[in-house]
Amino acid sequence: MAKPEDNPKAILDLDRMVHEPARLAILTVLASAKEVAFLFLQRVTGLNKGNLSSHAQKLEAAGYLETVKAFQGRIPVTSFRITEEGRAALRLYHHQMRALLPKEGKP
Amino acid sequence: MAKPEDNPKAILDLDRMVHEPARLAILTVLASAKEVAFLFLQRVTGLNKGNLSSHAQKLEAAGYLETVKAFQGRIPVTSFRITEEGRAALRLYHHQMRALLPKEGKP
DNA sequence: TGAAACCAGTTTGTATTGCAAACTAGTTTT
DNA sequence: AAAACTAGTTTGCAATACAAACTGGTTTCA
Repeated sequence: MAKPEDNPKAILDLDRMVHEPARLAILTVLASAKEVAFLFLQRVTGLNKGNLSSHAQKLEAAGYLETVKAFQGRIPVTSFRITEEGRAALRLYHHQMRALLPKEGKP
Repeated sequence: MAKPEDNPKAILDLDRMVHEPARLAILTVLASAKEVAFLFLQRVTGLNKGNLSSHAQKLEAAGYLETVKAFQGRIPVTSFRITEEGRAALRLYHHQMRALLPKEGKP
């Protein structure tokens, strides 16, 4: 059976855009909802605004999410949606990572 | 049942010393053997010497591996072993990461 | 025998990050 | 109309990660 140590090079192929913990947290949340507001995302991830803002911008530049700017009454609200590309990247990441973990219950 | 998106903050608790792909590759290989030579490690991970050297030094500083310097005939050979601390950190990482992945075969 | 090529690994310089503090722009409160 | 608050962005700095250049020694071969 294939063990992770059989092909450690695969580890280096992980998509760093997804692998970075802050962004993985963001994508994980986005994957579970249609659209997520900035402040909600901030609260559930525990990121501060600056980091959330800049990581979101990187994910957007990578095409993994899109930003929706709107107003609720007169106050501005920014929300995010994961794109199909982002969802695919996250799925691929999950696959790769799963392949890399040893089977449950190994010594 | 607990889904990863229930607690995205946990993602930020991943041990970055282990999480970084080059180091994860190194630890993964070390975990499967008693002692591993520098050049062998370089070949199986695909890292260049510089990066392998510096990542190994970081892992050593973190207490996750130890370096063994020896001679084979008259040429110097550097080898590494994972420490118990390193093994524990890797196991913890596996646990955390597994908890974070969605169940296999989800839409 | 001595210059050239090679081996094993380290150090160095640079470019990219990730992070938090400071800032912007506007709104509500008092 | 000042003060305080809201929502988010930008900036500056510190910590990476990476590859190229280097070190110290060994073997080859002319």
